[in-house]
Amino acid sequence: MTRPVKSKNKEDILDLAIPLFAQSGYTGVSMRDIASAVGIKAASLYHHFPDKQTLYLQAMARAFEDKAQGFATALTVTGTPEKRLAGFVQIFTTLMCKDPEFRALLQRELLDGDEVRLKKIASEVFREPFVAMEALADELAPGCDAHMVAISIASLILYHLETAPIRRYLPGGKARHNKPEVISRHVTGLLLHGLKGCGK
Amino acid sequence: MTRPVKSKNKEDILDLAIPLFAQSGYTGVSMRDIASAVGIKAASLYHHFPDKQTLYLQAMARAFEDKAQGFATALTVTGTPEKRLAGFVQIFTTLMCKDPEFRALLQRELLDGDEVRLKKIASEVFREPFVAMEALADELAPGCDAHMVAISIASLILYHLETAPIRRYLPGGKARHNKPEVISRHVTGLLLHGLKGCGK
DNA sequence: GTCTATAGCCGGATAGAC
DNA sequence: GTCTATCCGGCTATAGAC
Repeated sequence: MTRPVKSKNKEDILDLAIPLFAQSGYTGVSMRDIASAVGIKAASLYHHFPDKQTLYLQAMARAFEDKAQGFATALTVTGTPEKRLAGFVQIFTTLMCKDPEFRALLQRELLDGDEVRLKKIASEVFREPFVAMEALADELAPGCDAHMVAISIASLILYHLETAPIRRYLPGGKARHNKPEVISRHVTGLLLHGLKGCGK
Repeated sequence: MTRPVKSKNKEDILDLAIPLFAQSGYTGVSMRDIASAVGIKAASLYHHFPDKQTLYLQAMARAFEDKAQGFATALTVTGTPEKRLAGFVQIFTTLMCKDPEFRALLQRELLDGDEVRLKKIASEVFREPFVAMEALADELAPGCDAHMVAISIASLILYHLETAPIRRYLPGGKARHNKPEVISRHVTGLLLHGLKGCGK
């Protein structure tokens, strides 16, 4: 006797849609694609979501939820400001290395996201850890523009990962340049001591 | 007597297609959209290009050509390694600020570009200036990983611009953070002296 | 070189049976 | 909650007139 296949709930559908949107973007994914990944027909999706927009927005909400908490964890390191920076960079880099889907969705939102969506991501995902980063920046470099410093720290980590597909073809590109230990070590040295410190 | 509207050549079409692809990506732009921007019917595009793929690839080739030369110019500054770095950062930042289309296309290629396209962009657009950057990196920070240093420099500049849409909604974000002078000053200080130097 | 017309497919979305 | 069937519009691409 065959057991009936368990019905899918909204969360299951969103979890299957997220990697598709990360891979191909909103316009690159059809309702049929999502249905096919879930193992149902496209029409059945409309029992769970009124339209594609809504499905997408809920998938984004789910993909970004709990990220704020992960980032907050990266800022719980204690000790001197230097130690806390090193700890944050290491944990944040490892987190981002493990989550290429999150990175792709963020990149796509930066390109295509409307005001409402970006505002929501800013306040619900990044605001809290960003404020903590600014506070740390102010300790490490008093008088500097804390906003720019916080962005610079994120830049160094995220752009190394974002450029991975093309760095393969640029001189000196090695596989180890994508490892979180290598990136976080480089970034920490650079932040603390400038170019002179990046071999530390 | 009305003068006949001048027929469009391939280059005119590509120049009109480039901003569309930058704005909405490959799947987000239809042949009708392009035709409409050009002022002709979609069918007429097929007189110039065999298919959409080819049109897109030629538009990319055109959007990226001559960029290598612009980057090379940024590296012609003479003087101490520090002066040359400062000069490069300033010129490169100004160039990138003025060309949001190029930045968007690059971001989209990093997300969606296949191996062949990325390899081509790497060798034809970035290779030469990248090598020069690595040489400069080696002077400024001998013994460091020049590849990582070159990427870090680009990161700092490009990510400040890439994140502009969301930085508006993050604490401390000001309009001046998008100005090339402000960015290049911050980046140069950070590179030369670490966080302590970014207020220089 | 551009047009009209159209083929043929794929997209989002709905109706109604089970 | 999922299905089949279907609508309709948009998509790429082609044929052939001008």
